[in-house]
Amino acid sequence: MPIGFDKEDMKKLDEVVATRRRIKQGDLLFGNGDKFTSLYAIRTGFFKTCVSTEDGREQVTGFQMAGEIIGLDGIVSDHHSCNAVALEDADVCVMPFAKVEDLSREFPLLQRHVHKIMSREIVRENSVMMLLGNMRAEERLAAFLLNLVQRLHARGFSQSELTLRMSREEIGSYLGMKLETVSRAFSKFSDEGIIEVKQRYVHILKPDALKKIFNPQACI
Amino acid sequence: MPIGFDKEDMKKLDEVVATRRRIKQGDLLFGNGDKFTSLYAIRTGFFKTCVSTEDGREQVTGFQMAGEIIGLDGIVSDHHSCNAVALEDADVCVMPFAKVEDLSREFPLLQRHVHKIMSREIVRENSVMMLLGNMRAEERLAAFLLNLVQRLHARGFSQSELTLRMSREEIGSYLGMKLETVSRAFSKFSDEGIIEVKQRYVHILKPDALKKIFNPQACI
DNA sequence: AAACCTCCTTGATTCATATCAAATGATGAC
DNA sequence: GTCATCATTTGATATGAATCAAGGAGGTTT
Repeated sequence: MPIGFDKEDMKKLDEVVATRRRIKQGDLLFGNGDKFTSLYAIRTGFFKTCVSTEDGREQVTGFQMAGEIIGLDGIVSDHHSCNAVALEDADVCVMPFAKVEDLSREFPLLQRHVHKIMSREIVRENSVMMLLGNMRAEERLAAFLLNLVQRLHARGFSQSELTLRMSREEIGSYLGMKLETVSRAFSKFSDEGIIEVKQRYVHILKPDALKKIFNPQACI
Repeated sequence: MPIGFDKEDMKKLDEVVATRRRIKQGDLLFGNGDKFTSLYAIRTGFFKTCVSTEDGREQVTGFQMAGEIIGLDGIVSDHHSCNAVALEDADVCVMPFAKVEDLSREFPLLQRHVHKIMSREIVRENSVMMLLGNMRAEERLAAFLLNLVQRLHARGFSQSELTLRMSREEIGSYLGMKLETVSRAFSKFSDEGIIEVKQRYVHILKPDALKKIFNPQACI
């Protein structure tokens, strides 16, 4: 939540995040077609969101961690158009969207905050489109790892070590490649001494090398 | 603009769309790095938005036509993160975002409208991610043509004929494929009698065949 | 009309990734 | 502890799209 509110304001704002919900690993927070009522702020845990075609193909559209908001897809049609699945036991704040809108009208700072969250998601998706449309397998994985570790670091975790919460297949689905290709790219980075991998544990030994793979030009 | 306002309201709302701007074909409405001040409602004309990497790769992130809103990418950081290029002479309403926010607080219907526009963009990008991550060249082109003609039809144009405003290269950039592949897919559809193509003129002869290519399951 | 340019089409070849297949490693149930 | 299951790695091969290359269509300039 944004800063710049007095005590009285905070009381009102707290109301919107009053309800909690626990989601077990593997369970849905919401699913495609569900009625949209609320946005969810992740307190703890890790989610993936994904869309699927009628013939069963699945596309992971994002991975979300503590502090991030999910559910924005539901606003436009009053129904969710993707699934949000907990990749580990999670705890979310349920924020009824009607309340969010009411308070947004009262508090310009909150209004601005909500707009920024939606715009951030649009910009993120733009860069995923760049990944999927223009980059090769290793570039995608490098970008993915750098993004993950940067977000974790912003939350007080290490900037070089991480434990993946998702499978190779889920990474592949997000990055538009098959799980075998993901695995091979991990192995290649490992062989080159850029990272150390042991199943879902990843240690980034040479962040600059990863950055160079992701964006050769910016690192001359 | 949404319905449900009286005359007095409309006067205020008109204010926000008072300023017009003309953009010549090939010119930028806004560019990456530009200060964000306004959203733009397209009155006439056709735009592409695209992001680019430092090494010069470009990804078209969308094509926008009359009635659609561009500029949402700028909200999060106060600066635009993509280029908006007019693909034909265009005419837009400049809507200063500060005004949009002010009026949104006053008019819940407008507020809801703005939220829906942003959510719609998020959902659209989700389905582009599905296209890029999971579909093959011909499926992508079929989906693209169906989407374009559907949007044009909603604006009173034919549901079977259209004139493309963008080059094969731009289509390819949007769909994550090379211009030659786009051209071959057009030729294949043409050979199969599904469409008639002559340069940028496209006539959809068998919309159902296109739908079947895009989504085989839904058409059994 | 000729020359030029951009965009598009088509063919031949190459390459990155998908697919198929098998083995290995981790995890949980009994 | 053993078995069963699932995730991951690795190798061999197939394939869709990229790349390289040449030619053609349409529009514009001279």
